[in-house]
Amino acid sequence: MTVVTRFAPSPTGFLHIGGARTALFNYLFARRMGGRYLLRIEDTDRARSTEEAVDAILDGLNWLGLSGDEPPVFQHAGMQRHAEVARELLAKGRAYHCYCSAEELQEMRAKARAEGKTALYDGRWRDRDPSEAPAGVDPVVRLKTPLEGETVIDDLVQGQVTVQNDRIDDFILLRADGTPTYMHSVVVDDHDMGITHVIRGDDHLNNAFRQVQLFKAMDWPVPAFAHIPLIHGQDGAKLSKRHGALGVDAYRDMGYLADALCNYLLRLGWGHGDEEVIDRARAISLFDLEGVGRSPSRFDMAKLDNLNGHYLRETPDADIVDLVFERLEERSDVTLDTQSRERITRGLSGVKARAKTLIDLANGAGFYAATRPLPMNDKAAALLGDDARALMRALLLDLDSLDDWTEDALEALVRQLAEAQGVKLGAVAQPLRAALTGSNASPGIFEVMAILGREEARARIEDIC
RNA sequence: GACCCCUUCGUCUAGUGGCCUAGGACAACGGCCUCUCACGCCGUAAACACGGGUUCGAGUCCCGUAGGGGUCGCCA
Repeated sequence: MTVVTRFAPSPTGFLHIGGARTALFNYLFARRMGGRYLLRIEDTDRARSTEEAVDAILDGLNWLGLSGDEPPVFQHAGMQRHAEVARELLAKGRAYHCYCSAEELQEMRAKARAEGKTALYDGRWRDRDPSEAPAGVDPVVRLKTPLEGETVIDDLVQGQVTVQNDRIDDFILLRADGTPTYMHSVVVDDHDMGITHVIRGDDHLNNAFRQVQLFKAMDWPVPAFAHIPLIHGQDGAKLSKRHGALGVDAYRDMGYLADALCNYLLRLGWGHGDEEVIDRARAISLFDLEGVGRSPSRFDMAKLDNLNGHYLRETPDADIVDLVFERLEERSDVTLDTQSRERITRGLSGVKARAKTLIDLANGAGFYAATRPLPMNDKAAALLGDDARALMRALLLDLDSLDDWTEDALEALVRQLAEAQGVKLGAVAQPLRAALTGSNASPGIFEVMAILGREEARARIEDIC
């Protein structure tokens, strides 16, 4: 049997971090099993679904490298089919019309809650003769679920979970306007799409019991379920928009790499021994549902930062330099021309070690393209006292007699100057750093000098003298 | 409230009855390296929620308690 998984987001907002992880797990499991990974947009609620949200979700998935193996299925396109299945159920006597009003339902709910029951609908139209139907009321279609016994799910993550059938009420398949509900569409589509493994957030665990009833009513094979725990915010509360349940595009904007984010998400709730850095290929070869934990985990930015820094350093400069240019283009204090782009390209590896995100990278490399005279940060300005400026003037003189403008030669020259002046290397290097970068922290100053070139380096030093 | 799920260092986790005086990673702290900041390296501190069982032996199995989470729509 070929494994078929699906990621089925509802297009009512962006692709959030939890959804991204669900998609990842579906993708990884399908790949690992040599199966297919599909996408389905759950837009049965036309009023709440937007095209922008669909684009944002598809965009996010694409960025993460989690596009489906086939074009996405739009659930609303199957409405006729869904209604047809409901009619079939009606014909077989497995479903029935219910004419309850909103008020009646309201009362039932209040009553059930007062009695401490979970099943809300009391089944009052279950065996009632259709002739009793009130005139002018469009009925909904409800599934006849078993009144006794229990439903068992052997969840691949949660283990065996059992629920008494009297806790499951006769849920709605078709709304009064004839459109299918999510609960109904999911089952029909999962069946029609040949889904073998339903991997989703455990907020759907309770739904699974109802859905199983529907599969059974249609005599369809029930897919395997794997309900993965939700991701929580730093404070342990459910991840909400206030706590970092941002769209994945927000993480892209914050300068995270898709590979790093996927690696982080993978390790959130899944582990393989002591391995921390796991790339896509390795993840595919290792991923299994047994390794997924059953407890919710908290989203930890610090660890994401660390991992992103790691991926930044591992990624070839050529693959990220354009991303750095992109971010620098938005800045008014830098001049991005052929020359400065080349400097940044050469200096990138030196800046990388100091960055966690692409933002850090752009900020750290910005000085290579800075427009003179350089703005100084406070600490840099403090480095440029009278003594320091005198040293810089002396350095300027020595520099003019240097033929070989290379990192090694420059270092030798500066060391010599420091010795001749009876000061420590830092006494020269720090003011020099301030002059050349406008900052008190930067890549090695001789590397910076070499990359800047004689003319630009000289000019920057003169600017502060 | 009812039902379902969960509970190992601050965080992510390893651990599937003896290999656990509980391992790794991030974060924290200290040190080394050093022209700064990083990177890297070395080291320190830090956890089996609690209480009962079962067993020769329990982080690992069972029960209870506490805490946390999820669900309870003609939303998905």
